[in-house]
Amino acid sequence: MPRGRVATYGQVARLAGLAGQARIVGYALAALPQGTSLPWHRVVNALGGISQRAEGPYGHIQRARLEKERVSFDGRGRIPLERFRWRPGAGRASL
DNA sequence: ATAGTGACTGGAA
DNA sequence: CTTCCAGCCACTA
Repeated sequence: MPRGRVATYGQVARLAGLAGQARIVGYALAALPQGTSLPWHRVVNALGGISQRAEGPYGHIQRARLEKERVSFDGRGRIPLERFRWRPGAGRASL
């Protein structure tokens, strides 16, 4: 997962061999400690937006981090997945 | 052991 | 385009 690229829960789940179990990915991320080195902020829902649980400071932090990663949001607070979706193997195709 | 909930997804209306 | 319904598995009570 390089910077400036995001992945959906479903995508991560599939890559983890958990096809269809996106919720488990979300649950796993929810259980992550604060000081984790995992790029949890690059994981978004299928709409390319920040998910519910992030109603606290996390949503703001995640969005801020993504913007800092050159990831842009649209007027509805959603990311154009067509443009920022991480393609394993395709790598640096658009950047 | 069952029942309910959850950082979700995809198809149908 | 948006909203609703069903499926999926792990964790908690």
